[in-house]
Amino acid sequence: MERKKVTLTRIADGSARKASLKKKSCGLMKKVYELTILCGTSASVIIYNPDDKQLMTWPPHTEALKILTRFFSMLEMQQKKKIINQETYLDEKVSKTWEQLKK
Amino acid sequence: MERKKVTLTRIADGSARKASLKKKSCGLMKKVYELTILCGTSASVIIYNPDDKQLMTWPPHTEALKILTRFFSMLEMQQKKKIINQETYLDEKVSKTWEQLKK
DNA sequence: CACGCTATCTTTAGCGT
DNA sequence: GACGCTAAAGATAGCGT
Repeated sequence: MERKKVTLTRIADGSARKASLKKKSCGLMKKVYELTILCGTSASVIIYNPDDKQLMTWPPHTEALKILTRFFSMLEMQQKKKIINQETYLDEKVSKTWEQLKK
Repeated sequence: MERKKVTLTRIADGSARKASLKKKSCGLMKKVYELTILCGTSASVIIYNPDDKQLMTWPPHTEALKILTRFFSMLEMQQKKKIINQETYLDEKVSKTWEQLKK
């Protein structure tokens, strides 16, 4: 038998979970990198694994810090200016996805 | 004709680029969400599109801020303690991917 | 436990509406 | 331009080594 159909629940077996994380992380980083090039955006991902207290970032640490610092203040500003409700189209799209996924 | 084979260069046409970003963003967010559940990790993505000054986050704004705040201080601490060179396995993997991709 | 392979599942480019 | 469809391209679970 090859592959199950994806059951969206935490993988029970510890090492299987870690193996999956490794593969998926790389895939994710690659995807983000490609998005950056193809669509001319600036992007960053952060993944924290509580199992072994491991922190992974894209781009690698130093770069990520620079990008995140900028984004962080932008996010905070948006928060402070209370213009969050004025979310624009794309972001709404994402929120919708989020709502759907919660179900 | 259906699909080209992916040329890793910025999509020239503006609206095609935006359309691509929209689709890919949603896919990315979904993937991150699934990683979160399947591997029991905490994760966040941020994408900034200079074209229309749009900032997208996963999870949506407020949640992302919380996660980022935590991650941010962790990253800073790592930086200050200068233990960055002691990157652990998974992170090295990511760095390797980064190096490969730069080529 | 890490790595490579590949059948299978998932994402998405290109179109039509 | 947003949306839905569908087949090609891409990611990856399960195994073997």
